Amino acid sequence: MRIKAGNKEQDILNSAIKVFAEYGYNNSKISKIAELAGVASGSVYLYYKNKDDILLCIFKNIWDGLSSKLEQLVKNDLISPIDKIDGMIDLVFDMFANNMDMGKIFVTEHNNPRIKNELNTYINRFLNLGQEVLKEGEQQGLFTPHLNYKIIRSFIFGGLRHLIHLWADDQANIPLDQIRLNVKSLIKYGILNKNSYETFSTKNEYTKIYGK
Amino acid sequence: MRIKAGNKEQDILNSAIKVFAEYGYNNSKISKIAELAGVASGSVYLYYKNKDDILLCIFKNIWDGLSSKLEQLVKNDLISPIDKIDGMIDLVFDMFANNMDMGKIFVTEHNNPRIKNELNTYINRFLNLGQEVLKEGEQQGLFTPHLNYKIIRSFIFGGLRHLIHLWADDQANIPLDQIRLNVKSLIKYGILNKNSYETFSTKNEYTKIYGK
DNA sequence: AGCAATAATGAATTATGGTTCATTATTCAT
DNA sequence: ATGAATAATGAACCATAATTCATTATTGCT
Repeated sequence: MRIKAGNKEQDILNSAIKVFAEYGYNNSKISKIAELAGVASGSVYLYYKNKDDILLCIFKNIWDGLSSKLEQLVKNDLISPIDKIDGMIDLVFDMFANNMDMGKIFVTEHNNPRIKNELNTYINRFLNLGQEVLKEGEQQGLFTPHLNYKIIRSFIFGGLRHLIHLWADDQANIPLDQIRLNVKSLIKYGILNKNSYETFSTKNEYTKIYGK
Repeated sequence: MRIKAGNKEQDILNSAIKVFAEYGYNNSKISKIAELAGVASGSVYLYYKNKDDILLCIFKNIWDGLSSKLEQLVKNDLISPIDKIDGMIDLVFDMFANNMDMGKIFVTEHNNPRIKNELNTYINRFLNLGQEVLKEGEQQGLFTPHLNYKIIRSFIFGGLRHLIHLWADDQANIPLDQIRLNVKSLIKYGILNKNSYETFSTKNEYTKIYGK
């Protein structure tokens, strides 16, 4: 009997993360992934069903990690929803700050139709947890009741995704901590400064049409 | 001498928009585009250099249209920056509300590495105009001076992109007008309601680190 | 009508790269 | 040490689909 040597499964996955991040899924070759992992191209198929399967596995890792951390945060009753929002954003940023390649893949392959269905399962778990926080804040009277938080969660998600992509593409250009703080501030306070806020927010702009 | 009949160039482009939107760029076949346009597959190459060129042409149309409209809005001195923000968001939503296929392509192929460089030229023109509005609002004291508007513009861009995608994917699920209003509100006022705002916004949370 | 000149065709070519599988290598139990 | 069992290989296979180009069709001109 023969036992598998080393950890080829993980090697291949790590290699795929690098290759997908650099070339994008569709321009990545199995042969390149195998080469970088130090295995023969055929060996890839001992560990993964096919190319799609590798990508899906990468995403599963990303989202399972994020969701389980978020779950702990959400469940903690000692933290206010406001701080939970901050924590949630930190969670996402930390994930990708330490792993730029994942950030790139996260962004560019997020919509890949080949893995769409399975991927949505993973992501929805995360988004639902996030929406819970928003809901909680609303119920405690901390967040405005005028917003539809199903929409807001997606807006925030998309905004973060895009910023992470820009950052991952050109790390030197915008410090991640700056991005992080700006996002937190925008979400909480908006862009109007206090004076303008007094002037405008009380107008009859909030109506049923906001969808609540 | 022979003159080209009909408008095959436009037919091919329209057909490509439909096909790319349905299958995604990489899973779209030239033969399918040609078939839908009612021409032979070889004819596509009379009008476009190659497949990439078609995609690029679609994006050029999207962004040139958006930018020239935005330019008019930005140049209008009678409109307050606050209303310009609203107008800008309306611009983007209107563009895609009337053209779901474009919305899908906009979202899914935005990061396609094959056209990355040229595409960025088009988009930056639009983003720079948007940033001008934010800057103008800041200078007039309407928008908070604590934010880095280069970051904010990208956050908003990414958020819109993602919402348009969700909407285009499942039109019935979220009415576009509801999305539009929620986004406008979040950007201006944030999610904290007024009471919370009083409580939190004056804390020493705004520091140099915001990057201004 | 006859003839350039260009448009249009679509079968054949070509390139690519995912996947398979006959072959070889390695490991472990006896 | 031997051989059964599984790991690993990578060249060959195959499917796909972008692109080309020899051929045919159409148009306007004289």
